Amino acid sequence: MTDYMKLAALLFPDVEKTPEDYEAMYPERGLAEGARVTRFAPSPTGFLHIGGLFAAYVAKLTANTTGGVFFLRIEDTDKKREVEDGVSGIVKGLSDFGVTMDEGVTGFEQETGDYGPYQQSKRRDIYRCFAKKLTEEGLAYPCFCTAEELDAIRKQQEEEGVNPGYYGKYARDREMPLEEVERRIAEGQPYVLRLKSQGDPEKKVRYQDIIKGKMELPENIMDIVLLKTDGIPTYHFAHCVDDHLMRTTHVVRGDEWISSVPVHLQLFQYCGFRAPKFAHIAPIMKLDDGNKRKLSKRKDPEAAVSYYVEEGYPKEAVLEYLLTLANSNFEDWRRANKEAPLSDFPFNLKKMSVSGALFDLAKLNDVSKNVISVMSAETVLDRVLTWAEEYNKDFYGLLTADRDKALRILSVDRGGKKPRKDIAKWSEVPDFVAYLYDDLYTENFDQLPENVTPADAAAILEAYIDVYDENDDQSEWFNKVKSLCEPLGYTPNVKEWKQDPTAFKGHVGHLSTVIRVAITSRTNTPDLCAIMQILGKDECVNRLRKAANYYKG
RNA sequence: GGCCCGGUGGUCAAGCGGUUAAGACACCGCCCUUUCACGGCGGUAACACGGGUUCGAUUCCCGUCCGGGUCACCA
Repeated sequence: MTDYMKLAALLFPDVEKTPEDYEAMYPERGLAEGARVTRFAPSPTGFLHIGGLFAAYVAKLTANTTGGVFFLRIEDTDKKREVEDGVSGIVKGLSDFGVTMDEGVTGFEQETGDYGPYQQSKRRDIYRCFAKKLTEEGLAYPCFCTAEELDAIRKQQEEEGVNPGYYGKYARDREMPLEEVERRIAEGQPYVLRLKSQGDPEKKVRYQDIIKGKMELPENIMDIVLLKTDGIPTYHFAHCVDDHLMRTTHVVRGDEWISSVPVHLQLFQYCGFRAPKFAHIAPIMKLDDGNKRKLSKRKDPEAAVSYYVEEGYPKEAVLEYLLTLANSNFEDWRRANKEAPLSDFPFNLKKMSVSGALFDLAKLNDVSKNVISVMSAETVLDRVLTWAEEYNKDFYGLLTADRDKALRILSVDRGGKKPRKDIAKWSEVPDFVAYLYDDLYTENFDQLPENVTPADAAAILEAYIDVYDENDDQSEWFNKVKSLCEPLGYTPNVKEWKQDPTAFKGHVGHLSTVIRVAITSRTNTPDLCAIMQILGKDECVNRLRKAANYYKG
């Protein structure tokens, strides 16, 4: 029995299974040629980040468009940073946007699929089994260095001007005699398990990144930690074991991992696993003081996916926006396929941008307006209601008190070939419909067109009250407004006014604006005739009179 | 600082040695129009800089500058 075998037996007396056992438990997934297995593997350390949603969506798309599998794995190996409800938050954050998984964690203490457990804290035995194997092969060893000793090493390295880290001659415990290991363990000294890297500092590793292309990085020479003092694996080791056993074919993750690829490749090799393909996606950035930086969980409210839920952006809008960032040909596709479901889009991982995009809220708003503009009034109402029930209870009460009225309001200028595009998110709706609800309405008559004096306005309104008939349809309504023009010194013909603005007080548009302001206190509303019908005769006359009196002083 | 990656209009971006350097958002103007909006048309605005290579560089190479990432018993 070699020392390595003895060392492994000493370190892992609890390990019962062999690597072969696990290989048999988690066999290759017999998927069709070209099917990709991807995953989203967040750690439950806080709310779901928009960048996380982006990465998850890209991974899901990659799997879905190839007939593969997308799963969710929770990387909870750092109990210090873990946050309560972290898992539920991630699952909810994803499902709020329809990014559902084929297998993996589905909720608190819940999961589905044959390749679990999908929570790393429950895979301790598996990691230890492979750690034991590496130890037996002389590729891993225990390190008893304390934090202080490690600090001292780093300090020394700084003074010597060499790269910091536990490697080469600085790897103090690399060749510790078995007897000493036995002694220290008998004394109960804590230790970590380190990789015994065989890397050559002069050599480079190459790999083909699906997004970034050909990559060349220095070989790993660090004796990185595999198992922490508490026996729990580090990200690197867990990633290697899990993605192999879960048969991940494509690792889609943030590009902050690129510099660790040499470590990972080495790990896959030492473990005897075939390495998956990597696709490193650029982070979503934000412009801050003229500099690009990653969206920050702490500083930027829009970093959390819950922000979009609270603001009331439809999930489709957020997804579509994310897709415009992921594949720039998406917008062309959308124009050519207006009605098609998002899942029909031929997503292509290779078309992902290499560098980080600035998050553009204005663009999101535009995308969202388009998405909402083609929804039916019923759908809009349902969505608004769902949003309001959670985030604006008063408004919810108003809407549900007279559902029919709400539907009529939301139907104005909706449907047809050229729907109005004025709503970007549900939280804007209360303001858009404020003039139709006493509880929300605030009068503001001081918005007359420049060329209309208060006296003119009063005259217009009084003349209008005389001809107003609540039964008029749209064209009749408009004809009446026109009929008022000439007696009051306005022209019904806009072109005429433009040719010679001095010949008239104004044109029919000015008249309608005066009426609009009197009725809604807005210069910008959907079809006024429809609005007046909803308000009803009494209320309209009432408002017209009130405004007229206001202008008269 | 070492090592990686990147730099096309304000933003997202096509482009792969020869183009009038697409398109989208935003902005501006015009048209349509009762207002707003929608729609249509048009406009302002870009290849970071310096060297090569080449008949010719936004495209290839080198350097500079700038930006981003990473160097933990965090992921």
